[in-house]
Amino acid sequence: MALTQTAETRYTKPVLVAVNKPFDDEDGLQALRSHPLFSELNGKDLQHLIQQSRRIRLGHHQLLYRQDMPAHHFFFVISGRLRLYRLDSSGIDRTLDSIAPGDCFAEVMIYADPPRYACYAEALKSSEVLMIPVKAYQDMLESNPGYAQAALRHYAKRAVSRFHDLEIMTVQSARDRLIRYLIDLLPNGAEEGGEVELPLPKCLVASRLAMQPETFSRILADLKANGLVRVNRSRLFISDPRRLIEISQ
Amino acid sequence: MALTQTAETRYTKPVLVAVNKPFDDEDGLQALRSHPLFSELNGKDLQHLIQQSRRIRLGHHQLLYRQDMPAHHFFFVISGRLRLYRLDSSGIDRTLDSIAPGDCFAEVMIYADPPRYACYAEALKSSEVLMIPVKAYQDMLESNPGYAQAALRHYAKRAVSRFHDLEIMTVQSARDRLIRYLIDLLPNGAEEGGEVELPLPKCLVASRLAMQPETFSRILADLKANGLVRVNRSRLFISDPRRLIEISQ
DNA sequence: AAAACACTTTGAGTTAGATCAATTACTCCC
DNA sequence: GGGAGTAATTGATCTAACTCAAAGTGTTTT
Repeated sequence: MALTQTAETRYTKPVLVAVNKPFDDEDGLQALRSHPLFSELNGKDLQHLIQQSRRIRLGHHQLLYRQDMPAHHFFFVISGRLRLYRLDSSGIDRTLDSIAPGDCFAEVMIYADPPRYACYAEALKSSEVLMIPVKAYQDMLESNPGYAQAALRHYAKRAVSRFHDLEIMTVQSARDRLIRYLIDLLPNGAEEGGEVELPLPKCLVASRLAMQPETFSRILADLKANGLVRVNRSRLFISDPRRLIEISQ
Repeated sequence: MALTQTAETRYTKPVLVAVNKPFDDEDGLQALRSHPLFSELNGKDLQHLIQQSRRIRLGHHQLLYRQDMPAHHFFFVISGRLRLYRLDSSGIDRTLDSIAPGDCFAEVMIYADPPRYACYAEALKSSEVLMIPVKAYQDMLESNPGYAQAALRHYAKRAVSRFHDLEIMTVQSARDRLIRYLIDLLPNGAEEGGEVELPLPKCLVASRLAMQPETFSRILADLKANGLVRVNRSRLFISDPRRLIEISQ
């Protein structure tokens, strides 16, 4: 059964303030080119896609779209950082994902039917995103079936990564979920430890991991006291990941 | 960082007992044809794919594959039911998904690199699956780029559904997670209530929802006492979904 | 039909984590 | 640099959910 949205009539104004600024700076373009959904595109097709897209500036905490809104676009992050979250009827805000520059989001909307956003998206700080019409990408794919391979790889990867996120959430203890989350943030292969930057403010990491901010804080304090992590603002240094994993049983 | 599997050296024997029985019964074939990953295929391509596949019989509780095993095949369920789960170092068994006849699983392996199963798969009862070589499907897609559209739709849908599963797991209270789970089991549009069959034994639904079987039992007993569900073995009758949703705040 | 087994339920005691409340630390403005 | 606002921490309860234990139910086996 589809869960009908009962709350959330707060925002009545249109959400987006689109700035029709051309997307031509080298950095942003380069980042777009290296994304799997675009890397295979030839110059002309990419150019055409960009021409149909708009560049959006978002301020701190600005909402990009709301859950259940008809979805005609998907997005590529040029700069800044965003988060995806849901609100339930009692107004509780549950963080589902954070998005960094170079990432796409809501790109599943290309194949969604009906196309409605499954969550809210807001900027965590001043950000820029490229707003790509779903239709434009569909058309492009249709006339170039060869591009589908790259898209397939991307979607399969996305499904795996969501599966993995789900896996963490089946861990019962809050402490162990947090530890698993930290381990996953470590760059792949950093068995000998390393520094990690939380992609979200601590209170939102807590929400992402289905625990209270106070619980998050206490667990982290405890890990710190046991010499398992060193904390410096949102930067954590994990000296011995193996020991951390052992702790989490 | 990749979490290296520490436990789990129990099963040393090969898992599969493959039966090279031809896949030609009308029912199974019909179900396969209606799956998005195969529905677009013309008769010849489908036949070729099936020829390269093997039909596997699995007994109750029989293991199909183990997590971290190299993945050269993906699967289509002909009959029975399976579940996907993970084991962590302390041997705790966490259920991630259940698979019904007509479903595919491990199909993301077609694009995985390196191809390793992310979890265990076992039969919940006597089942039959079609074991399809990843390579065979890849080859088929490569020579028929037009088939990619259907696959893309499938993968996008899969990603959405995993996202949705994740969303449920960010709900903090066990009670509310269970309610959300039940609501999702209801056929889409059954606002007026309906009967639902649990796709897993109760103790495994509990594991799927990151709670103890005792907790599951008590919550269900409580819902029953409040007239919100009627319970008959693994069949639940939900008379008033709206009220159930209201309860869960 | 009885025994063995697996799953579920119920009870009692304990604890991890939520909640409420207060303090401290940052960050952003003016 | 001071004040407002937000995020993070810490302390003190309280409760939802876990744990352990036992009994009940249904299913398969012999």
